[in-house]
Amino acid sequence: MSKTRITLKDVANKVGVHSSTVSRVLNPDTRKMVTEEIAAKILAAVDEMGYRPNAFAQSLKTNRSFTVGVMVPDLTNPAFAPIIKGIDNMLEAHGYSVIVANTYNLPEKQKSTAEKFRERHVDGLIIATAKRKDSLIDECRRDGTPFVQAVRASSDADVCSVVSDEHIGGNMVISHLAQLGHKKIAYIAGPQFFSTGYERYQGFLAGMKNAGLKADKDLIVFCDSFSEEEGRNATSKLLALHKKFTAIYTGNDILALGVYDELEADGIKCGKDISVVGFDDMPFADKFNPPLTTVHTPLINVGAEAARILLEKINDRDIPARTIKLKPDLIVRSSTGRVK
Amino acid sequence: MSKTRITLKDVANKVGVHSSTVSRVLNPDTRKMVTEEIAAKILAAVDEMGYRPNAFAQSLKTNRSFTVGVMVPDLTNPAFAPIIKGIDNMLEAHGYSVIVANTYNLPEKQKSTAEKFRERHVDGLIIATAKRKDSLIDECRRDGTPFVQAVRASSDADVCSVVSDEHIGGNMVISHLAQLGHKKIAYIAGPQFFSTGYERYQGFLAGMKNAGLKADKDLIVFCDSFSEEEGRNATSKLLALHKKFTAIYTGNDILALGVYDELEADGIKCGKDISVVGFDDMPFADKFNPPLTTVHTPLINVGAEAARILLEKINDRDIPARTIKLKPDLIVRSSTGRVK
DNA sequence: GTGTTTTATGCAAACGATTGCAGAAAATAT
DNA sequence: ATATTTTCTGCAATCGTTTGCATAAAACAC
Repeated sequence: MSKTRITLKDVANKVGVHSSTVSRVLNPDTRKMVTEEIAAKILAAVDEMGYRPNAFAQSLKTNRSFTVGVMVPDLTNPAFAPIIKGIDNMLEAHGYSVIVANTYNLPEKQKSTAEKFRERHVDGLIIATAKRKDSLIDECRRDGTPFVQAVRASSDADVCSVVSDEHIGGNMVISHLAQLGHKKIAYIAGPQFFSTGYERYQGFLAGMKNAGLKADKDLIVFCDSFSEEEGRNATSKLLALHKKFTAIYTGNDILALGVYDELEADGIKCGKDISVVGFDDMPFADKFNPPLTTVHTPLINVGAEAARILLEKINDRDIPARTIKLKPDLIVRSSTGRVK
Repeated sequence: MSKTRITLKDVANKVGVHSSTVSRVLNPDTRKMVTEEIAAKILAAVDEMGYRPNAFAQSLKTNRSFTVGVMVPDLTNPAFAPIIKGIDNMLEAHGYSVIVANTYNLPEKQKSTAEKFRERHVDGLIIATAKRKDSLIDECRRDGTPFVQAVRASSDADVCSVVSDEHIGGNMVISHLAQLGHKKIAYIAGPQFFSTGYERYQGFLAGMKNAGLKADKDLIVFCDSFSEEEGRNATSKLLALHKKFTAIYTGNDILALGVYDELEADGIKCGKDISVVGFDDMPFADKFNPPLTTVHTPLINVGAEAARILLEKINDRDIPARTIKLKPDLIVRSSTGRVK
């Protein structure tokens, strides 16, 4: 890049010591092996000459890259930007850089991304893309790369993951709706092969039970993806049943937007005729029409916590597996109202 | 990472050739220097043994990392995710990985990020954070790293950048408002030290002139940042003038959300009493209440085009500087209506 | 003062790949 | 058949850093 690179040897020559001594001064772990007098001279020369270590040479020797690969389904899904921000803030503070890749929920893309990260010898992975049962997790375990799952967990027990507590979320929602007098509550579930889809559905069931309400199988629709279109289709199906329900709870906010679309098209007043609750509190959910009642999951914290655990795991591969479930909050806006 | 790494030497031993021959076979540029017979044997062995080059060793020798550093102000600003997605799609297809960093519009952070990218020997930079006059640009020019600006351009003429055509955007907005009968149009400008703030303001002025309308200096407010709060404060100032205006055009959609907040608080009907136009068509602008009329800037294309130019510049540092202005579109929704 | 232990520094091998150069073999020209 | 040119492959230096080992010097013990 720059035409004349300053190397360890240049600094050593200037101070009149050997390059290994310069290396020892610059490494905090070996700093004590050199006298204060020589160390001061070296540090002054490093500063004056603008010496910067060659990261490639360091990595070749140490087999460490100080990068972390982060796999997300799609960066333009607003839930993921805060997660990456949380990850970046934590890792950057520890000298790591974040390499981001989109997999678009395509298995082949996920596989080739993992391969690329492997070739780059990332020091660790944060995986936000895995299915509950996913060969990627097995692969990562086999090849020994430290990794943590974020947002989506796998069904394997001995993997580190950071998720929102979907059960608490479900309880909050159903409790809120019950207090508003809702008894017939429909649920639009995300794909069951993702833990977010599955666990939020389980949370819905548990919440209904805890509220002493009966979950009606007819009022539950399973979607193939977390998309607005699927949310709309599911709502259409629910309405076509001509079966009484006064509220719809969805597996995420994007699905809820699809509900909004269908209700509007059918002249049904959201929040008045039918209440709607989403999940995630994605950015700008408060700007929707009507502002969406939703479960706020602390996405920045999910990211930061995942990064924290990964750092721990990089430093000690044998830390016990854990799943950290962060407590969500219910944010009540005007998409929910009393039963008429 | 994996316990037993397969090296070039291992492959060479297996085939009975020298490691330099293996290297030559694997490099498309030197592939022709080896006979087909030996090459076939080598490729078979590479496949069978699962050989993968050590990226650090390659980079140490070639001084190439096949990474690109991307600097954004804040990943949670929804305009930036599509840009990065566009960048990643283009670069990934050419064997590069994207290292993302947030600078939060802090000069010190921007400086240390650039430093970190330099240490990592990124092959190039995409800068989405620079002010119109920014020392970062001078530094990058000095140190010779290929770079391209995206979204925000600098006032220097000999820098490559990809932006939306803010003038065309301004013309479209004012023309649209004029057709709806608006003559008194207020403008809330973003910070003038960013090209987005400055050029969109110039576009407003030019659009007014082209429509034969007189821009009233009192109806122009300059904000210190592109934030919802600043948009709201600016609207408050405009209303406190008690001067007749029937429309507000803002430098971006986030400012427009602040306008919405203030209008709602004052019982003013957006789209009926006062029309509002934003800029960017950020994700979910169509879900706002009311759906926002805005200038759609093709953000994914901005990212992809910036990446394309950067690849070109990495391959040939002497390509002529150019500013590419992508044509925006006006998206009319219900935040604008006829003058009453 | 002599012997033993501790501290400080230099040496050079290693990490794994690339590539210029040299020499041998093959192809071409006379 | 001999001379010249082209092609192919191996050798080893290089990239810049880290770190185990060896040795010399300093500190400590008797």
